[in-house]
Amino acid sequence: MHTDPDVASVALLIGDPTRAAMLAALLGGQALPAGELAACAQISPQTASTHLAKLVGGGLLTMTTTGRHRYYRLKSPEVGAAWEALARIAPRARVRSLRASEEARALRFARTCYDHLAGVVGVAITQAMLNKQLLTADAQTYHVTEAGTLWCAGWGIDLGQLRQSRRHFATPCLDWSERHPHLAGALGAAVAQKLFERGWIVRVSSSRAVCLTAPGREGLRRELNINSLQ
Amino acid sequence: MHTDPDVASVALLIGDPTRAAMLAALLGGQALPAGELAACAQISPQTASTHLAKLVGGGLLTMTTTGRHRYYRLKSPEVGAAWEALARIAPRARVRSLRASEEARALRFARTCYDHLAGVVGVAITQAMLNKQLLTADAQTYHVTEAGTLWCAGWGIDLGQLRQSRRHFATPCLDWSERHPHLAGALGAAVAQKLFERGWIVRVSSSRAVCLTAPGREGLRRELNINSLQ
DNA sequence: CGCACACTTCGATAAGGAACGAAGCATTGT
DNA sequence: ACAATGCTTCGTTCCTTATCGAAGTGTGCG
Repeated sequence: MHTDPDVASVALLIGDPTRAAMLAALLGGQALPAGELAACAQISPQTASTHLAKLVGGGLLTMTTTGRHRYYRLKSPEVGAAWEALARIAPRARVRSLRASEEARALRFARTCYDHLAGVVGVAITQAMLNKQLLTADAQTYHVTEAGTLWCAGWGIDLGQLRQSRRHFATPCLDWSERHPHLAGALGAAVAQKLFERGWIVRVSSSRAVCLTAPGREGLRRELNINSLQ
Repeated sequence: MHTDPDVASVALLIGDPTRAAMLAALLGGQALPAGELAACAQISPQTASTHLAKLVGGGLLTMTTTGRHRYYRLKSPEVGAAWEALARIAPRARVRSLRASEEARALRFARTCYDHLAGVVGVAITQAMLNKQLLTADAQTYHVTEAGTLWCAGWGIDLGQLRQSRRHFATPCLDWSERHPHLAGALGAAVAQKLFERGWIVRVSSSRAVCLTAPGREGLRRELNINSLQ
């Protein structure tokens, strides 16, 4: 009936916390598979599927099929601009209890995003790897340098195997809390896994938050010159 | 103690057609009373009241009380910017049938907005009155010049009476379809009424659309130098 | 004072949609 | 061929919320 732009319908699409979280994860412009988006938003694959269908139907996302994976990405930069315009007038989420506040702080500091690392720590590690020229970045992906290949070998990360996997190899994922990209994709997952194996980070029960241990803090300082973590 | 911006909550606020319509009516930055906003959105005063309370609570609008009227306006220009960012990615009207398409075109061309005139014709008349220096505009309101006072007298519009009414006298109302302001408030209503009385425009049954008659087209050309209407 | 008006609050109703379990489809790997 | 994986569709449950009638608060006017 209305000939005017149907602002309400788009806003309604973004107005669900789950869908807003998915869009936030895609803000960097990369493509992410449905499963990864489901994990980011902390919901079941079925629910994620219906949300993603709505976002595609509403013209906010596009989907490309690759094998049995379906990759979603923002349809246009304008979608990201709209999200950010909303963020500018959005209230900062209110903190109810001291307990919730502590949990929010922990989550902001270090958490898993699917199977890689996000939060202050995730961003710091990514930035350090760029500073040390282990990685170089372009808009869509990270590239591993010669130095980076050596570094990965030293950590027991088999880049050849990672490249063979169906997943994207090393994509940036824009961090909610930090507004900076962090390392995602197969390489991001492998790095996180090694950090767990070495005991530098440990999972916190019933939460996506992870805890940076004392050896971890020391190790990151020594190996990646990261001094800024608390 | 800030956490992530709660984008979903704002988007949810804008994501109701009624509230989106209210925001659209306020895009120009002027203040409008609750009743006028209810009429714009075509809902009852009770419903409007609950919606306005939510918009104020969500930080999108501010309210000032004047006598028994309550005037609402956008809390900040950023709110308008967010609305427009959404409009940029919003679908234009999905046109199902030829009939619906014709109706949409008619609505875009000329329609009532509350009791004044919107659409291409509404914007053209407002622009013509500015061109002929019958009106001058500032950000919040229109002012009637000496020439404008004479012109109104010639049309049988009693400005003194209009100014006495509790309504805003002459406010700009941003047009959804044209993205230009048109004349609203008591004067806008009076002008529309006179156009109806002269038979220059006639109502189309069961629609907000109005039809510009042949005498109307000729009259607007003669009296206001409007030549651009079809 | 009494009445009209502008707006809000309360209560009940009805519609919409978000969530997940179960099952289905397609692709990949053995 | 069979199983595992990634994702979607279907059906059900449950909660949220938009809406309006009725009643209440406060203002202005004669």
